[in-house]
Amino acid sequence: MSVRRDRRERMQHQREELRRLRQRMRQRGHELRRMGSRGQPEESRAAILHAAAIEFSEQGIAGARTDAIARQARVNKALLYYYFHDKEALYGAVLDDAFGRMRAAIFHALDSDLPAREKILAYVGTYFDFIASNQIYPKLMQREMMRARAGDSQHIERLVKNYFEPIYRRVSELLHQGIKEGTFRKVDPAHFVPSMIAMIVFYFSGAPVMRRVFGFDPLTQERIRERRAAVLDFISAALFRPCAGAGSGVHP
Amino acid sequence: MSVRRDRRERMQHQREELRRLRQRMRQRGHELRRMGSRGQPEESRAAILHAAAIEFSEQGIAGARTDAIARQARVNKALLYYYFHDKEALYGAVLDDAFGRMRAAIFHALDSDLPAREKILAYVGTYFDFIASNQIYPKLMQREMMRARAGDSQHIERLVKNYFEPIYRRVSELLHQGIKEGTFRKVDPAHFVPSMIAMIVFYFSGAPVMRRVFGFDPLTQERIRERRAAVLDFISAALFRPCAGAGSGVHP
DNA sequence: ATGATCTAACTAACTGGTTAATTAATCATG
DNA sequence: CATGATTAATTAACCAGTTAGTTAGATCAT
Repeated sequence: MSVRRDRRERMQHQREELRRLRQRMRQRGHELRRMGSRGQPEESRAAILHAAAIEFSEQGIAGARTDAIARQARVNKALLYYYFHDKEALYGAVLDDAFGRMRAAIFHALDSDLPAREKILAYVGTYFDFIASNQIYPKLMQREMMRARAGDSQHIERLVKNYFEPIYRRVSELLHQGIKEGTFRKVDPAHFVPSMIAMIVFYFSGAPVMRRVFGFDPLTQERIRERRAAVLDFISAALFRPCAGAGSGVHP
Repeated sequence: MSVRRDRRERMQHQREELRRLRQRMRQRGHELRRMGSRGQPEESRAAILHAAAIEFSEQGIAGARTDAIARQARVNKALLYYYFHDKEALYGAVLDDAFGRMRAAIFHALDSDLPAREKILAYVGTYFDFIASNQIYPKLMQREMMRARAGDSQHIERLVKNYFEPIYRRVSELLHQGIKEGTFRKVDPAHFVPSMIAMIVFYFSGAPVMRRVFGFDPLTQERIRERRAAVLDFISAALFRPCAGAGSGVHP
């Protein structure tokens, strides 16, 4: 009995708080479309997506709890199902959002008008920076890559078609171009591209373990800058024709 | 009713089959320790461990189903709890088994009496071969690395102490030695070692996606041999002093 | 008979998903 | 311009299926 009343009181209290919140927002001039009781459809959707991205990246689809996502998004669980049909679809939306941003960043670098040598460094650098400032992505990516088995993931096909394949094609072409020009060593894109991605992605997804192995945090600004240089150096050394140019243009 | 009888009949049939199996084994002279109803404690344990390794590597701890593990091991689910206290402990046992074998293989290479240049190639080659012939390990490893957050995984500390740290220390020393000798470029082990591991591990854990991107299976014997060469080439090019020796000793 | 090995059947808790109701902005109409 | 219908947004409470883990034995070499 008293529990029930407590709950109801809390509920009512929450309602009032929301009303005040809404008024403040209106005063601040937030654009208001059609409104529900809370009146923030876009904000709610975004909050769910953001909370879901974190939860999925940390726990995986199976480990992620829809309750936890809802709580983090400060939204009722049923709202997840209102906006995104089910858990799997929500996961799909998170992936599309993530890889969409990634593709945009990478294509920006690949569209630049640079010689092969500089362009591949721009690609690696951009990719690195993107991952570094969005550290849930490498986990999301590796989790999904590992799930791509038999009939497991319904998303892979789409992700490959929309994101991975187009990016791979462009980078592959770039490598061939550099090889033909004589700037690059004769490498096989089907091996070199995964190697580059591996070096960028693995460092961040493996950071928690590395912290314990090394005895220091590999994710400080300083260390990340260091890593960036190391990756570019590694790739330069492995890709560029040896004994040709002098400096490798590593330092951004 | 009929369902119940069917089940009982099947059960009885299974029992008889087991008895016959056991007799055959005794005739073949299998060493028999103390026996229970099935009389194969080691075999059962091993079967559970093996099934669990596969299930965990494919689904992760959260996604893994104990029922599925028991079914795969052809053993009753309760037996998992008889031998391994709970799901988490079973997972821990799988990890220890896996990383224990890995450490043994790698240490064998590192203990060899070779010059730095050849030894680092032996290390990479051995590691690669181990992963290539035990493709559940990279997934197990990456899954566990990603789990190493806050208070999440109870295993990381042990794994780092028993496996990762010792291996890292040895390889790190090897690199320093090569650098001092002048055989290697001046690389930072804290970046170079993860890069090597990344290239080896990522290829296998990412294979299902790459199959779709490339349009061919990256896990055929042929492709794996190719990959091996590519990794050794990549690392050689990035690590060895340029313009010094002639061949890189890549082909095993 | 005794203890190691093994199992069918069960349970308690969890979790994805549903439902019926509520709120408030907007729209239609007299 | 008031007001009742409509609709988007949102929630509390609930449900049904799943799953980790338990129990009360059964089997059998010694």
